[in-house]
Amino acid sequence: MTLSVIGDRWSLLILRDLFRGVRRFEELRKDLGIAKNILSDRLNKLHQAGIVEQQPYQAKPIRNEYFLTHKGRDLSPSLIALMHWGDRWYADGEPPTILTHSPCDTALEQITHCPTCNVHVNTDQISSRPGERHHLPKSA
Amino acid sequence: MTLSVIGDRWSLLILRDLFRGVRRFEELRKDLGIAKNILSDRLNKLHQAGIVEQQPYQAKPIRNEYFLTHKGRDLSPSLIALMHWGDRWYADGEPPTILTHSPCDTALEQITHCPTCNVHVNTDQISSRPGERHHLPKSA
DNA sequence: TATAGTCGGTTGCTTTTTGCAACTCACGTG
DNA sequence: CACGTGAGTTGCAAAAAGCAACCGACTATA
Repeated sequence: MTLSVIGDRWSLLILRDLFRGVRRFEELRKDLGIAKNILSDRLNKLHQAGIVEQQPYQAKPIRNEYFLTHKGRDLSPSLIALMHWGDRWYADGEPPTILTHSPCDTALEQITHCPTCNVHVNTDQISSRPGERHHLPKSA
Repeated sequence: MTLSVIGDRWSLLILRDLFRGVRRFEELRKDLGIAKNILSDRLNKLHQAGIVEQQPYQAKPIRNEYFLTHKGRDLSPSLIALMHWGDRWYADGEPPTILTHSPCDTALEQITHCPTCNVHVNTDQISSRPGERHHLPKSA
């Protein structure tokens, strides 16, 4: 389910750029090196999925700027986590910390939190509970 | 960079299953509905990338179980965040909370945290700082 | 002891998805 | 008017994914 929307080579990259504030078609294309038809297609699909929004900044030849919707911005924790992972394991070239808390300008971190114990949980303490899944025929 | 490893239709799904404790080839195949050759290929690639590890559980015809390495487990915050996003926006069928804190069995949440202010940050307060990027010719 | 069935693949072929180049349309610039 | 640019669309070639068949080494069944 989730991955049918963002599970391809480009969607997450596009979202990351939108998240950073890249707004226009040509900017996205240059930054990512993506083919125009694919970019066009992905933006439309993300729009249909309610993740990005288009706002025309000129009529006549209609030209849009692309923004994340609430649903799209809600992906940011995932994006942040993913970027941090990339920074940790592929730290070469590209500056590591990209996202900051605007009031204080500090780099953000992603933590996994247990609302009951109120603690920061490390990955070894996580267990999965596929319990009530019946069979889950396909995808996700 | 990151997405050249996990940016395809299947890798994240495979990782999610490994994270849940699915271990064997055929289990993965049935659960995901992925073609065998693709699964084989993805597991090898993830292995080469140092994200999964193979441990033979029988010799003769060598048969492996697949586990996440440290690097692989380190992806869990991203996976958790992604799954939660899916649960929030596509909550139908499939039980929502999947990952729990083993000591207390509570569903975990992912939060974005500012180490300076020591607060939970919501997405509106995040800004990106693509500052020292030079041009970033391709991918990421 | 045949006989069928499972698990973990590999090989070949078809279909789908990408990538690339060329073209369009409506401006804006000199 | 010719030229360049942003945002696409169209058509064709290349790459990736899906599907079916096959294989080798067990294991369970009759």
